[in-house]
Amino acid sequence: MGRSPCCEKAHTNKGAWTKEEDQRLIAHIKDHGEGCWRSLPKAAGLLRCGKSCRLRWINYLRPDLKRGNFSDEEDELIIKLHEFLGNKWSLIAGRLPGRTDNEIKNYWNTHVKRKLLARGVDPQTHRPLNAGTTAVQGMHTPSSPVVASGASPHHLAGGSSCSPDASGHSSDADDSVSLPPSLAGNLGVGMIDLNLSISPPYQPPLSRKADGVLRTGYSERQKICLCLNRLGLHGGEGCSCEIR
DNA sequence: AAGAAATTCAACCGCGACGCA
DNA sequence: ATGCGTCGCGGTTGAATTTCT
Repeated sequence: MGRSPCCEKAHTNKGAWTKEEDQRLIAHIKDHGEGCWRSLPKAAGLLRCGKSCRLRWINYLRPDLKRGNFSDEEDELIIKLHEFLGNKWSLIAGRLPGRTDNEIKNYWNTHVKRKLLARGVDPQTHRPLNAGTTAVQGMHTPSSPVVASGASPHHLAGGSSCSPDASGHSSDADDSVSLPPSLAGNLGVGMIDLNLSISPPYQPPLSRKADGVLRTGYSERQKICLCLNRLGLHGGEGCSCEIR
């Protein structure tokens, strides 16, 4: 049994994308917006699986991608965020405008890990390598992730200000993000700005719903607020969100 | 100059989460 | 409540490129 394949593999190209395929994909998304990746290849005249199209667009073709080397500031931010979030690359990417989760993941594995090891820091636990079992006071370890109370990691994902997360997945009304005071202190909230919004110009994806109308991928139920400059409760101090 | 080894990074795969009927 | 279809994420792979011997 098992799940059905995401696409008709027998008739799809694999491997590196050609310039022509890129152009077709760009042109199609320009005209129709993102959304319904499954049907996109056919509509765009591409012999690719929808997943492959999505990945190519997100990781390579999106117009707001920065590309190029990571700055020292970005390095340190990645390390800090990884200390807090663990291998939640999409969440980390949400804090680095113009960077993709795949890019950050690769960068982590090829550069940052090595950098931390050279500093004598375990890249997984962020503890000193020779510290043995001595706990570093208050230091969080990704192996036992501390998630903001009432929020799954998905809910921390970016989205335009006051918008639900960019994954297009829904969140329940009580999914506001808050941190226990002790955790907030230990994380150095204040040292790093944990505003989890994605900066413009990236727009939420458009998708055609069953009724044929083109909408963003967000449902009406998505009322999570990410407009805070600091983490806090939806509707609370600092929340300028109009959705109630 | 040539081959081997190491590194980089685009792309693939499998699974879990979510939306909808 | 349930099942199906789709999306997005994280881990992994492997071809291309760079560095070393």
